[in-house]
Amino acid sequence: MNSNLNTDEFKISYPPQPALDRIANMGIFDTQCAGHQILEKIANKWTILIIYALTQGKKRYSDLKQQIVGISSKMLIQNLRNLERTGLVQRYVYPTVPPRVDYSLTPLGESLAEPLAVLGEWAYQHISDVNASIEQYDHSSQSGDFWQPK
Amino acid sequence: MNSNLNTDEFKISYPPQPALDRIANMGIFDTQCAGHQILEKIANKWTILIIYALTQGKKRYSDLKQQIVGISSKMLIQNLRNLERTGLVQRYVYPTVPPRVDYSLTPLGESLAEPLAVLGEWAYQHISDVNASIEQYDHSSQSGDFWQPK
DNA sequence: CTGAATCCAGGCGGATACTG
DNA sequence: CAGTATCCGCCTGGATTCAG
Repeated sequence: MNSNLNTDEFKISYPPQPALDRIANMGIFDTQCAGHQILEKIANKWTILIIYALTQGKKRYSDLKQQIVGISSKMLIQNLRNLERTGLVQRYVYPTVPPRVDYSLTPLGESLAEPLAVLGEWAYQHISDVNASIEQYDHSSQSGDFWQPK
Repeated sequence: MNSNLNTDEFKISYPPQPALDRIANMGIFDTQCAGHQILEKIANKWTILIIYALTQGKKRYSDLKQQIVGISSKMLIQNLRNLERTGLVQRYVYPTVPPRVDYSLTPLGESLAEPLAVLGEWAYQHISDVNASIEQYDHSSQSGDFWQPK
């Protein structure tokens, strides 16, 4: 039986080595630093959804508006402009008589898609956990004065 | 932990597979769905910074306020309450005469730390790219393409 | 020290109407 | 179809003050 080498191997092969250690040494806690500014731009509700949608390929303005349920034309165009400005999204304009505009991810945008997808996946995997916590929190509203063990 | 796990199970449980494909099949584009609501909560500027700070261990209120440069006491306590409600952060209160409160990540919060760290790392690695794109965008919009944002 | 309460400006975001 | 402009309520977020 060669079951003697399992745990060590897992630890080596499993890890996205913690990015936490690298993050710790970055000045990301300073609101003025560039990294923080960028993080603020991409950690946005509509931005994430637009990136998600565009990972499926280039799409027209109306397609995006239809897919992203609840977004207004104002927010859509505003965020698309922002994403174009930061270099995450490319804008193609066809000079046809019925105007047609396609939006697609740049290579930079594609490199961001995967991290954002992981984040979205986390949200989906922990829906029940979060909802349970919220329900418990709201139920015991006043009694949170001291720590209750799990 | 079960002792009868084989290596194959571990391999399939840690997929380097793109999360994009899995995201595509989730109804995340619907603003009403639960996953989207959660994503909206965690994809927040201060939330991310607080999670980062707490990955270094439990910290006091004043420590957090000092480390996260630029945050006001209102935003700090507001986001801490939100994180506590969603089950990402735990709050310890010492019944001492000078009040002391420690905040720390729950296991759920720790599971979110790594994805958020990846996101923060991306921001740092692409500072120059984003800045270059912004500069070019602002410069070229002057040269009369069609419409110029203020 | 850890908040709560209040005021207030600015931005987010929706609705609507309009253009080319 | 792909936006643009305007009005406007609401929330975010900072500053200040006060309380336990």
